Amino acid sequence: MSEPSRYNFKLIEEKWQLFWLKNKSFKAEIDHKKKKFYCLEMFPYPSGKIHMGHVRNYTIGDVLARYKILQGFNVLHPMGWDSFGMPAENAARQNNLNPKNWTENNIKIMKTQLKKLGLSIDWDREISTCSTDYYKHQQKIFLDLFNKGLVYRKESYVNWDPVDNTVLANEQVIDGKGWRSGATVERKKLNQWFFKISSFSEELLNDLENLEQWPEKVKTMQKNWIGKSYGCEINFKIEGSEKIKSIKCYTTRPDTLFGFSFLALSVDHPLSKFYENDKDFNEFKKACSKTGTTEESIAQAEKIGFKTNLMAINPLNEKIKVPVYFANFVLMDYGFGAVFGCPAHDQRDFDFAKKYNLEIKTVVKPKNENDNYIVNKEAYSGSGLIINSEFLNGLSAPDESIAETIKILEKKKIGNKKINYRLKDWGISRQRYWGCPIPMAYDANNNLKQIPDKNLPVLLPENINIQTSGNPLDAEEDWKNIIIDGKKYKRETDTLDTFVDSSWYFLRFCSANNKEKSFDENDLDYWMPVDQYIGGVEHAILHLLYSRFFTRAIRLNNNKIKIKEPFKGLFTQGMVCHQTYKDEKGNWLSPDEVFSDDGVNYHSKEHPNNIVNVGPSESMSKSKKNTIDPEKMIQIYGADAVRLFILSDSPPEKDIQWSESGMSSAFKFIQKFWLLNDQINKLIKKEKVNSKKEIEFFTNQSIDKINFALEKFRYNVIIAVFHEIYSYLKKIVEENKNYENLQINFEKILVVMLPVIPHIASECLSKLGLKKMHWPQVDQKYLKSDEKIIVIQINGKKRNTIKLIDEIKENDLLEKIKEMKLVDKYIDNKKIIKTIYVKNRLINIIIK
RNA sequence: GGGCGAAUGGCGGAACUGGUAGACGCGCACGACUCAAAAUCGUGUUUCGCAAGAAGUGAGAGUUCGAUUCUCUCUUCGCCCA
Repeated sequence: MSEPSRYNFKLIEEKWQLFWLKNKSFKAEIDHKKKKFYCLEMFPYPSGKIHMGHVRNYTIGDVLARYKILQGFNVLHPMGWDSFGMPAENAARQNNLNPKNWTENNIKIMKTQLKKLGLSIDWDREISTCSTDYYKHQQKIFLDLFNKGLVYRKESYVNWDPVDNTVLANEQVIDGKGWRSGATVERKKLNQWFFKISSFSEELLNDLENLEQWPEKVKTMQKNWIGKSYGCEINFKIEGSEKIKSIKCYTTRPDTLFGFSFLALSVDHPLSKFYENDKDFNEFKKACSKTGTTEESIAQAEKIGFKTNLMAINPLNEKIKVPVYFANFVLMDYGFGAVFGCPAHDQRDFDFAKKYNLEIKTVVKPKNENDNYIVNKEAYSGSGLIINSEFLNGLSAPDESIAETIKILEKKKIGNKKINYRLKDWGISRQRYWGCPIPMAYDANNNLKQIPDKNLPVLLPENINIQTSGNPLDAEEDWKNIIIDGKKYKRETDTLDTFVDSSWYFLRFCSANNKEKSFDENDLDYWMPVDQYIGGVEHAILHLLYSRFFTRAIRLNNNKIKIKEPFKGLFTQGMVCHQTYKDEKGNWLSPDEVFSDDGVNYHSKEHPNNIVNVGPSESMSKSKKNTIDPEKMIQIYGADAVRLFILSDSPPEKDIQWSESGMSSAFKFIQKFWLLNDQINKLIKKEKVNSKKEIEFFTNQSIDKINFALEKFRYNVIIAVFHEIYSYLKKIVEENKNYENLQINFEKILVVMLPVIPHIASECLSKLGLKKMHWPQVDQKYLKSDEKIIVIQINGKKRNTIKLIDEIKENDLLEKIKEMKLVDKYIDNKKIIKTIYVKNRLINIIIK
């Protein structure tokens, strides 16, 4: 007898990848006779190499796509590249390269790597957002939205690096300093482009309810982000100036109006113009500009104010007059850029009042305190009862008191109920080179001009000087200065935020090869919405909200587009983690640089006598050097083993710990399974013997478990079932009999294994001569075995079990138990009060 | 500070609508093969106990014949927002 060949994953994985490529096995085409399934994973940024996060994301998606294919769905499973963005520009600057070449080269590498994973991708629909083929359509969409009134320009603050002369993204500002120059970042006002996402606030909020296949967590996050609040606008009368008679404020807590002790304005409030010539005010304004632009940095910064000579009058009691300040914690974007300060019940107001010695008047007390309750150490923002507030006293705060106060204010014509949203318009201007050019221009008088259709697309200039300070496009005079219809214009040099690129790519995939149109409505009608979208939870807010906005914006005035929500189902997967290592000096070490003999103490390979400190397991990142290279793993263990492992150890929505032992165990499983397949192949060539019913039970129950796990994304349970399958089949092989039903059941098993480990499963199936595959039906009659094991509980505790073949009535069962003396010692001398019988499953005997 | 979620052996994790807690994997122990080791295979592995048995799903209560699952309080951790 010849030795069974060791499984050569390199040969076989390559063979099947080539087979799928040649046969265009995953090409998606509209077929109205078939039900469609659109499976999409968040497309990657081409940073250079794929990482384990990608492997996990795309494996999860691939299992689903292949499962749906086998179920007979017409599956669209595309892939593309989110290829505009800063890393390319930074890399180009550092190494004096061309961002385009850098990006395209990375795409080439990563595509090869992804293909080695054996994904069921329709590569004919590959898109790349930095290619003209993609962004030319985006420019048209931009103009379409512009003409629908959803795009506008306004002055807005940016993080400005005064040394590099450039705008910084929030994440490039570290401790208030520019990440590269180290210069203190300033707030600078620039004219910028915005999408009017706020006009969809209500719709984006309400429609969350219909997203039944989205995680609640993500819906809550979006809900909080949109931040709908019921509040009140109040007009405060002002004394102390000829020109200023009143100031309008927005508040969510009008019920605390009796605790009002100052009124605060944003430095950008229109009234600031009256202080333009005030030296102290300008100095104050400068100090404010040192605070960052994020809500968080404003919250954490020291509260400072500039006192005006104005006094604001409390509308509920005109005898009370309080000072008006400009303050750094008031944002012009929120409400009207003016708030009334109630220090006792708002921490920011409290800090401010402490600093400027303003009155802190308690007007809400917790329910269990008496009326003498006084706020002193920190603001109290909880619920309770209104006190010290004349006619509002005794109202329960916040719900009743707010509603009642608004009624009173409306009656007195002082204020109005108003709904406010936290969601602000989406600033899409980036002062960057490597992005989609905005198809706009300005004439000599700075009037806006749309680039006409015939002059589209606006191409990014290719050979530019990337080493300039600021936006390289500003320096490209040849590109910037244009003539349209004989008239001179200057191009807009801002490019679009890369979130714009990813806000409609799922539409483009439906018509990826349409040269004329961004997308064809008929294609959308068939493929959209995305049935299952899979990606990291870090995109739970912005990317998903922007995509939801875009879908609505595009369908506005276009009744051919029927879908409103782009993603019917959403799944957010957890991160891939690994232990971290540091040497004695505190430098990070990669897993390759350390070794351990006992699994507890680690040493550096370079200096074996040095102890390595093992840190907690954290998500893989280059900066902590705790990454594992997927390509290397595929090379050592093969794609099937890597896929198997990345799914096996944790449920997909949770973080997974990378472990070398887990990885090698997955590899061993593939090897063992290959030998088993060999043995079964030999077995089924032997003379047949009668079918074994137990095999039917086992197969159907296993497939049922896998079906359940697939539907619920419990992919780790699928792998557990694979191991059970292995152990069972191993026993069958040992029996050494070719049961008549062995082959057919083995085929079914191979088919359900195929989505996870497609290469080896395809190979095994082809050895059995199976070409057409479909997902096996579960036969219900094999789900429950003939033999029933009934649990006997005494007072709710399991004490024994009893095997039965036929169904039995409760009384007969009880008699039988007594006869068999299964639980004699428990029942002995005691009275049976009652019994609970769950048919065919369990009997609970209550004794006393 | 607010919102959401989680907590099960040495570790990762199973347990469908309340009904046999610990599937499956890792690790560990013992055994087989071997001159030996690795690899492989087999057996065992919640805790206490020689055993019979008892306890047991972060802590405490409640509902129930019966709770990992439902309700309340608390502790710890994670994520998001601030």
